[in-house]
Amino acid sequence: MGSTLTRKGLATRQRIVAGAAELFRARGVAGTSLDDVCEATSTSKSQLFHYFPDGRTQLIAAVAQHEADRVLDDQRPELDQLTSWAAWRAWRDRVVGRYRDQGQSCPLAVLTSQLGPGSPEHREVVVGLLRQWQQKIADGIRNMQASGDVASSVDADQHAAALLAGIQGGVMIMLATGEISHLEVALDQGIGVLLATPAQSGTPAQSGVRA
Amino acid sequence: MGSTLTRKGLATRQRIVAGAAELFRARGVAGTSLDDVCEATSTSKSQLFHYFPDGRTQLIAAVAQHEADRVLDDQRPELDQLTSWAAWRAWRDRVVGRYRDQGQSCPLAVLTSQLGPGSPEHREVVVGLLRQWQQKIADGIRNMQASGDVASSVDADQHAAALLAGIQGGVMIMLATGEISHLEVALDQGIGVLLATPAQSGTPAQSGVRA
DNA sequence: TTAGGAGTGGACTGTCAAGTCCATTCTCGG
DNA sequence: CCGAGAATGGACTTGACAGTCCACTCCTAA
Repeated sequence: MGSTLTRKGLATRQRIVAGAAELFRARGVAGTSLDDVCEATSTSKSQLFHYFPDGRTQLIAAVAQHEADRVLDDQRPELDQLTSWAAWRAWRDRVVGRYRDQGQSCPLAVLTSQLGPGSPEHREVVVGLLRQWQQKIADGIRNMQASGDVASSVDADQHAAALLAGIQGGVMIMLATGEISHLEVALDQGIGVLLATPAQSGTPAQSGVRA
Repeated sequence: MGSTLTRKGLATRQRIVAGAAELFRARGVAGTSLDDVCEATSTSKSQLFHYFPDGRTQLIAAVAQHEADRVLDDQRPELDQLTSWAAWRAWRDRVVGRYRDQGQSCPLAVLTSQLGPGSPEHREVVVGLLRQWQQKIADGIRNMQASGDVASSVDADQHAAALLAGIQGGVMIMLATGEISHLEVALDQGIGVLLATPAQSGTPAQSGVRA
């Protein structure tokens, strides 16, 4: 029963998810039919329902998970090593660069959107992603506190939350307007706030950030 | 020409838009059919197409405009009078309060979302709203600069952009998670950055933007 | 080699929603 | 009060799309 998936079968399943993800990004979830997915991935309806017995809903969930994974992966390794101002800058640049390249399509946004009320599963995926993301940022702030580059009085979680909100808003605005400047400014300011923090009393940050 | 609309007709049109807006907020655009709108507003298909000859698309556009107007209206009068720190706080509280009351439904988000790629008209509405919103905030910052409460070296537009991004992101996260804390933190930090600005004299650790 | 199950193709069906049409009723200026 | 045009009702057409079904092929393990 169940997980009897041949290597070939797994490849097909993968192909379907990847293809569907691309279509969702390009034309939106609502604007993509299962037939579209079949055509784009060179599969047939029966295959689709073979791998996703619950149909559309299940496919969307799978794509959501797939896309959510990608979001953090695309920020690595920088996101995991926010241990110096240079690293923060590198991360900032990576985030901006990634969204610039991606243009009008944020995998996350595409999914959060179309999943209005209802669909608790999908929401969970998004919530999990946001939580992890914020956690990574907070960890980065704590790194800086440990090394004395940021005052220990700073609330890492709150700053991480604000920074994450700025990123999300920046992306959202980019999707609507095509301008990436909001994202840049939000990141710069979110990091800048940390930078401006009087580091301890000991070393007034001679940080190697290109200021 | 054009306005061959009886008083009664106008009322009906209004009723349709308001009812559709409510449904969109509650169940999403994609999850709402024209029949749903008809039923909810006690109208018939022919009426719907009488007032919106271009059908669904045009209705959505009308609702988008309707909702966009609401967004700024709901922040008034505070948004128009950001002339003291107390005023900024009042505005902040109003924004937070409004979204808290509204729960899981942001008119703007609902529309930005479901209108993936395509639909240039809808996008324009959103872009216009964002532009106005940011403008209002920037004006507020300039007020504070004029009164010497914020350093004149601060770039009002950039700070307004960052603050707006924070708000948008905070709202987006609230929609996904149900938590309003991100919105609060984003607002607090965005305003806090201004507050921290030493009035007058050039500032040592300028927040944000390195160049 | 040979079953049995995984993988695949593609036609078919039922449903639902967008948009059309025409007959009927109401509004309002003259 | 009267007629032109607005407002309304609701059945009808059309098309698209999710999901089903069955015949068929291919892999693989015993």
